[in-house]
Amino acid sequence: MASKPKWLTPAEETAWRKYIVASRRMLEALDEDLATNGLSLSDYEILVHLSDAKDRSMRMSDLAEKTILSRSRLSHRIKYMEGKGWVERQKCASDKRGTWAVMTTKGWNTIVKAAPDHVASIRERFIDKISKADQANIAVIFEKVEANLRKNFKE
Amino acid sequence: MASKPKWLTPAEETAWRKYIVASRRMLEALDEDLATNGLSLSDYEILVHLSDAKDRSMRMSDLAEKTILSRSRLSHRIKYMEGKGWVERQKCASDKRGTWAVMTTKGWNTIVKAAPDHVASIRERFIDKISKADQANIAVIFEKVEANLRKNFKE
DNA sequence: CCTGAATAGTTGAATATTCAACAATTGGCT
DNA sequence: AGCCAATTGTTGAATATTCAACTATTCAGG
Repeated sequence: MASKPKWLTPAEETAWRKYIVASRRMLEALDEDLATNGLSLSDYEILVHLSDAKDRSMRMSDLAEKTILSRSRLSHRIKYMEGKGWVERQKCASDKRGTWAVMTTKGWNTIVKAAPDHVASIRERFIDKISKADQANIAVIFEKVEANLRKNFKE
Repeated sequence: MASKPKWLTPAEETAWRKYIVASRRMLEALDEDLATNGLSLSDYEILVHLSDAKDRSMRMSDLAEKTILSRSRLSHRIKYMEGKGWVERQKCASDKRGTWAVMTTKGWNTIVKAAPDHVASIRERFIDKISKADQANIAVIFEKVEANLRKNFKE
């Protein structure tokens, strides 16, 4: 991948490390906050995407895509969440290979209860701590980063 | 934590999601890149911190602190890395509770070999994709975020 | 209509990580 | 000195995640 190592300059190094370290710590904090509502970050994400979807249902693979979870991981996770009564699986009529993940009322209640705290937590740990301009910058920067990842993926 | 939910505005939501999604995908990509050298991201971090340290040795708890790993996780990880021959454990003379993690020559060779690729990978996925100004912004923003986390932790 | 390649999803075993309990100090205080 | 709280690090069991294999189905091409 590299022929001659082109090390990071001090400025680059700083940007990189501050970003990585703060991100790790923040995610950790968010996860802890969420845990008081009995949810993990990925369970929360799954529920959010389901609640936004038509009929609060999604095909497993679409859900995996949106939540950035591997199919296997999602499958295991959904099994757990079925146990909790938050979702159900339904066979897909049009594609017999497929499965719908369907959010139950109990799942809906769970997310409705957890969401305000979680949003407050995001504000407290991140959004409210940076300026509007910073927010705009973040959006632009990470859009670039992701676009680049998508491009590399295609190659 | 929240009395009245104060939802994110569309702009805030965008910033937040772009950041989260791009970060997840990027970390994933870096981890894959690193895997070609037989290392995980956390193993890499452990080795980097050891190689920067005096005598390429660190007390377990300091190392855990620097790498943002729990003590337990570090302990398990070091056991694995001992098996690989990358590090050794030594009893600490001055504090008999303590343990030194000491990087071996083999560990040193491993990191020296992996580092150029990993740095190239960081450039390709992140640093080289954003402007100098962006980098400076990132550093400032995440410094704020981390400072805030530290403050909350103290309370 | 058949065949083989691709897609959807699940499964169980292998790994990795967290969690709670523990032993062995150390340090402060009286 | 003697005692109790805090610190250091490890351990094994419980959970979570990855990995590779697998079934069932769909789809494209002949």
